[in-house]
Amino acid sequence: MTSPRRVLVIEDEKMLRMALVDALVSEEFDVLQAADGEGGLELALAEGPDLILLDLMLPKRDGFSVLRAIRQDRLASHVIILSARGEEWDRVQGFEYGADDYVVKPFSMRELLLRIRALERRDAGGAPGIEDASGRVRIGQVEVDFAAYCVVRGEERMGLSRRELELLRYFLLHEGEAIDRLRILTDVWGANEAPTTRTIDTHVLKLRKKIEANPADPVHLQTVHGVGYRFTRRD
Amino acid sequence: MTSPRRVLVIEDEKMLRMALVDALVSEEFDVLQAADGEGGLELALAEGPDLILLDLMLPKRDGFSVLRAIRQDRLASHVIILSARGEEWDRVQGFEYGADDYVVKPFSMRELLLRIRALERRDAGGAPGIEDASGRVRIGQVEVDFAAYCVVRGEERMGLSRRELELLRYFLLHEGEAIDRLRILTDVWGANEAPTTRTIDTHVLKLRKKIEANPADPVHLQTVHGVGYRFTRRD
DNA sequence: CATGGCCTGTCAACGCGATGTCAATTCGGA
DNA sequence: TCCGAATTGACATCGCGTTGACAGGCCATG
Repeated sequence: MTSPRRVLVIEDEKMLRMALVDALVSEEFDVLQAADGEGGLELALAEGPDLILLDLMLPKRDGFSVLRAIRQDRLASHVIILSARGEEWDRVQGFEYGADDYVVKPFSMRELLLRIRALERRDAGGAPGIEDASGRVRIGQVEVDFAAYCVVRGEERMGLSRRELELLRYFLLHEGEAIDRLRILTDVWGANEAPTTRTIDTHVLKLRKKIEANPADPVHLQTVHGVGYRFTRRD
Repeated sequence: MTSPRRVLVIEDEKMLRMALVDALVSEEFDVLQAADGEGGLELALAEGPDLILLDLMLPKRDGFSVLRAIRQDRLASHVIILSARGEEWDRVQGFEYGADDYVVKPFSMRELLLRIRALERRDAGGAPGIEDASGRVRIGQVEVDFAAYCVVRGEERMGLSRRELELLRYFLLHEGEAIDRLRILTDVWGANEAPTTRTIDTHVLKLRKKIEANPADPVHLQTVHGVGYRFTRRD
């Protein structure tokens, strides 16, 4: 899940740019930055970051122009526009298309991070493996509906908490692989948070209760003694 | 992916129209386009596309007029309204004329594509449209009458305020999906308004009192802790 | 094959952030 | 201006995530 998350910040106002970079770095993004449109566009095209935070009012080349150029280059980067509500707002209404989201200045770092996370979730969102037409993933006797945050077992539906869902998605991504607890922690929880490895066991326990036919004798979520866990979809 | 998916884009603003067409073509839609209401209506009637993206503010013939004419012609096309005004009135009005969904400008291409996909899924699933013949929607024990702004529970009728109605409609359009508060805010309230996320809770509270048999133990409007809410129609 | 030590399963309890709830205030349309 | 709706804030409550304790289980060693 934690693929290289590289962000390019294109913002001329120094204070704001630094604040953004700081916040992003502490969220463990790789951060690139540029102070004007031209430099930003060059960096974007050269590096192809996963996400671009784009101010609209920029020296040398305004944000609209940058966005258009980026899209013409078929760059797959996500773009979140940072716009002031003032003058350009009307133009935003007409021009902002091709961006994935927009945040109106002044905004709180918290709000921005929430939107970035939402974007990531939508991106990783679907599911790794084969999902059926309704967007669900089958695991043995049950189906997981990631969009709905729940597992479906016949007629019965059980909710999944966010951690449970993220953990399950992680296992799905690494199907058949024995994964040690430390890696699970850093990949699913992130390096900022540092719970005990016991926490994982508890979550595995809860997942087993929800996806295993017989939680006491797990088929899909197996223990690899001295290492961690291994996940399988087939029965 | 599926059968002939033909889309007609009716939008006067050139940049936006081009952006839309590009995005749709790269999603492998057959795309038709028109720059004003009259041309759009002609194309719609002549070609009967599966989906129409309809701007409201158009030269020669506004979007409402086009929509009305399309429906009078018993055209089966789905219609998604692109509303620049962001006024609730527009949205409600649009639904009364038989639009299937609306997107408020400025919107992200991603969001639009998600809506289109949702529409396709609803369509393919053989799921009936949102409203039945009488224009009402059944939710468990109650019925919602959108035209009359009220819910009917047996003999009892309770009024719905505009926001309540908007929110409820949004949930219906995204049935079975866990939606985070931020998305609800931008989608239902629009980007120009920015109330607290707490506001949503209050409205959910009021909706629950009106549609749930036991508001303290909600069946249809469930909370997904740490995420947002999930709506279901069935009991 | 038996034993000890480490690893995991399981559960109950706690803390904190998220949500439910309502009253007070602001907003917006006749 | 007036009235109802929308929004906000305060406070109560709830649920998840986390932890620690204990009971087993697994493996390595002898």
